[in-house]
Amino acid sequence: MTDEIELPAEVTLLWGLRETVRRGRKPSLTVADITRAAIEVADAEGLAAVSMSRVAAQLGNATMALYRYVKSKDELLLLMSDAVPDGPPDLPDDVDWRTGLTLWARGLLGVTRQHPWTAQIPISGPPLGPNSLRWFDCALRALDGTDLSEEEKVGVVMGLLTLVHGELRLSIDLSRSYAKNPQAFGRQYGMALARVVDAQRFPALSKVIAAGVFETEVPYDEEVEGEFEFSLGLYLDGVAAFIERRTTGQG
Amino acid sequence: MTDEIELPAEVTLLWGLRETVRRGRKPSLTVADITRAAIEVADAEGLAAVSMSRVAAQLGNATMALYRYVKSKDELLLLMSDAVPDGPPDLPDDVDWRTGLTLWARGLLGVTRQHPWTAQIPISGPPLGPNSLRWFDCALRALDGTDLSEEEKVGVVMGLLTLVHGELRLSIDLSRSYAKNPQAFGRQYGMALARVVDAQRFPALSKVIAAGVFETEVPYDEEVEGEFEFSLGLYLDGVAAFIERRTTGQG
DNA sequence: ATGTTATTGCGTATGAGATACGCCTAAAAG
DNA sequence: CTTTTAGGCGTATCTCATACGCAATAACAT
Repeated sequence: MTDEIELPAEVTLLWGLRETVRRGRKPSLTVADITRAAIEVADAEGLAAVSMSRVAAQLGNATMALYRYVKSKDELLLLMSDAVPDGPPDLPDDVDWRTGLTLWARGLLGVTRQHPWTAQIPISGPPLGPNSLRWFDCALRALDGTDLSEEEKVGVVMGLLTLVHGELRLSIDLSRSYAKNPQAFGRQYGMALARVVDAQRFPALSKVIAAGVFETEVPYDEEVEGEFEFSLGLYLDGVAAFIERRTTGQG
Repeated sequence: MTDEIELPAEVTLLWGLRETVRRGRKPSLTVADITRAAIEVADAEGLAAVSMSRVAAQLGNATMALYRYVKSKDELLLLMSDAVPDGPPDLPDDVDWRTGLTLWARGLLGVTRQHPWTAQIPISGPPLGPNSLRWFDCALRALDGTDLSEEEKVGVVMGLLTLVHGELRLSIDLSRSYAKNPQAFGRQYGMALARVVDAQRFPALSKVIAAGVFETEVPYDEEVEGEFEFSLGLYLDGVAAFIERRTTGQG
């Protein structure tokens, strides 16, 4: 089979199809080793600390050794982002779609909470790695019992993925800056706003500020969590309405 | 007034409150000039091309001159991300919330389409700049006629912002990689998936592939646009249901 | 006027990081 | 045991962000 020839570079990388090992010196590393080391560094010191030399050091190798396994740092990042979401939750076969998607979304949220840097990696293409696709499949399976067309299922899942991703990115970026400077949130934030926002130019915002919405002393994490559940709920309500329409409309 | 002393650095920067100009050499630049130049560079050559020296060159100054106006590149990025979304759309006073939010979301989408790099700038804190707050205010105003509490309005808007942001980031990252390598999408993508995905391990995904969902020849932009409208619609349906509940439940 | 002082403009230097190139070594094939 | 092929990695280059310090300049004080 000369099939592999046509497969894009990303795919062969992500699925470990770059085995041409015949003769020559034996490799002392594997792509998986490198990926694991990079993830260790990112977990411990943040994505910014992931440099080729730092990762190499983690493995006890020289910087340039890595380039025998990975064409560029971008490839490494791609590997990292597929390697991290280890596996989607196991949904019981008979869950209703809403419970399924909720578990799925929470699972994704949880995974990313443990490796916050994933949200910072720029997405370089449609999902192609084994883990990403497993997650994708899992969400689609949750919609199996519904009357949606395959295309509509994809749409729903993409929207949800987008929402979760956006939420993650936002909340992670925010908690990073929160960690640096907690006073910038909560009361302090409200006060700074109040100083700068006038009722003429920002009528609606002023009302919100006046209502004290920004002066909560709720721990930040809980607030984010609440936000997430809230918008997830809204989105799923929308999905419910859509499914309803589909079902009664053409069932 | 010694008020300003307490204002965080970001705020004084974004609102142009760093005027201490008394004696000494006259500044030949302004923060606004620098921001504008940086945006020109980003528009023309992408965010990656925005380096301090490139921006300085754009202005005909030396690299280090910029540091008199901006503490770091991060500050410059912050300025850029507030400066770009020029102003929110003018919503008629009597629009219903759904139309208002739809216009708002489309407006935000449009602005970002013209400056795709905005989605790549890491968010470093809650919205504080004049333009960001104007947009925030605009969305809140759209919800003015509803029975939601101020806090709920904020929740709805944050969720929507998250969705739009996530959508943008996704679609922009994707179209970047699409531009580089169009074959990786559409038919080619479907084929690569088909090669690698087996029905045992990816039951739901296989069905989707079999249904030919990934083999459309729809121009990519339209597809993204459609995706966006679809998930926006879902989310707003959710909001509608929520408002409904609030209104009948406690009205 | 003239020196004083606060500020800006910017050259130079440092250190980090990605990555091309090519030499050397080791393993497999003949 | 020689040839072939692939991995390990030192060295070198280029790009950046940014610290530091000196020189130019404009308001102010005398």
